[in-house]
Amino acid sequence: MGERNIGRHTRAKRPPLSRDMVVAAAIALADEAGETGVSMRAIAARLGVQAMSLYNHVSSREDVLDGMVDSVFGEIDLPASTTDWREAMRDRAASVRAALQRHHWAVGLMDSRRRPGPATLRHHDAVLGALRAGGFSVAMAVHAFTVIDSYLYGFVLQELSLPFTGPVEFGEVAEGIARDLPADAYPNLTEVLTEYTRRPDYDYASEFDLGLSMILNALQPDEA
Amino acid sequence: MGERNIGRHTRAKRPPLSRDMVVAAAIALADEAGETGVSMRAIAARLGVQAMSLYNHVSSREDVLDGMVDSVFGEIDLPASTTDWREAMRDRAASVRAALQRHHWAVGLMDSRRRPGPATLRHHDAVLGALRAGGFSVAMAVHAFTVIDSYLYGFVLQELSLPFTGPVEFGEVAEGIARDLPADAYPNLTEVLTEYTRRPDYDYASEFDLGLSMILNALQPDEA
DNA sequence: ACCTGAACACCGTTCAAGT
DNA sequence: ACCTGAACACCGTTCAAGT
Repeated sequence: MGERNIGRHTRAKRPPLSRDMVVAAAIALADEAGETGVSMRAIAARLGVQAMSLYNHVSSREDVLDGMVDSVFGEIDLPASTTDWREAMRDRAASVRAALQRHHWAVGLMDSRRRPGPATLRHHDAVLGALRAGGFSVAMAVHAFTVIDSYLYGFVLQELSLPFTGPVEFGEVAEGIARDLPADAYPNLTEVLTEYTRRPDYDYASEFDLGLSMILNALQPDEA
Repeated sequence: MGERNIGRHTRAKRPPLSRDMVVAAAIALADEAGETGVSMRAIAARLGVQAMSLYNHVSSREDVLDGMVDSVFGEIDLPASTTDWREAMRDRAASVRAALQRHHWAVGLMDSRRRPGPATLRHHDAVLGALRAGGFSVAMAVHAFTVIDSYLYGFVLQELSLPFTGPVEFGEVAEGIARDLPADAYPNLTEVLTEYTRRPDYDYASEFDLGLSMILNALQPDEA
């Protein structure tokens, strides 16, 4: 019982694993099954190998997560220092949001890694560079970076955790929640839900841009 | 081998479990050991019971997490509708930040629950109520709520994930990172790190207030 | 009504052994 | 140099059985 795999070792001779291959398999797995789906055993299975083999290329599951996050940072377009800083920040924010939409599991992980990889460092350096080029002092650039990223990650965190994706779904979900709610206990919540059930035009993209513009307009480079 | 526990059943007769007791034990565990420490088996052990007993009071581990999050929302002071809306929002934000500082594990969970509990609903209702009382239309109140919470949760997410708590530690950590960094590869990052190593006065609390004030000043109730 | 023992299908990680 | 089998100490959850 159980076939012996003859071919694999004689003919194909699978190329040796590498850290990058492990990380890539982990990302594919996470995109399909979420962060919880990323087990050492599942990564190994996807690579046609036993779980223990992975430890020749990564030091632990945490190490895999570090690699995954750095890989997502690598997908984000770096802001240019040559253009208007507000435009550069807007483009970068859109690129981060798009990357996190492709990799939902990453939102809560991006800022939590204690060992930033090269793509992460390059990203942070480029953001600071764009702000410095726009006339910000070091302290003000850090301040602006913090405010923008707080808004950016906080918004996407909320956006991705809600159980709908478009305006139409939003209306349906709102209607469902409103029905279940004891109406007089939460009058303001009920008011919002009925309003958006009637007129389901809530759009995440424009809501995001609105808040971001508000923040970018409130920020100003130091005067010389 | 192994002592039989005679006393427990004859003398003490432990009061029956309840959902609240399970959730409280889970929170205590999470405060000590992080979210990963919250296993059904560990919760049960803390309550002097077998893991399977918990399923008489909660339906799953997810259900426990729902309860934990609602309990944290219960610790947050509700904003008053009587005072100035900006002050109410400032106080509420401080209360959220304080609660999340007591329960680090909660940051990534607060917005991710699909089944909000009563304390969560009460909280959201009160925030909307304070904004409505301040003159915001329904749509503008939702907008303001989104912007404020994005910044709030995003800031705390970054704050709690960084490996230091005060200005002094910040200086030390910055120095350590700066030493390891290939200096010419990340000039802007290096610049920031050396600046803050020399003058380690970075203070999270005032940085938080600065960004929040910026946002609150940019927000305005609809004119009549 | 509540609690448990045994079981199932999983985890991450170590270590000595194979090639 | 790289991969593996066996083992250790864990997971969440189901189910039939106990009181």
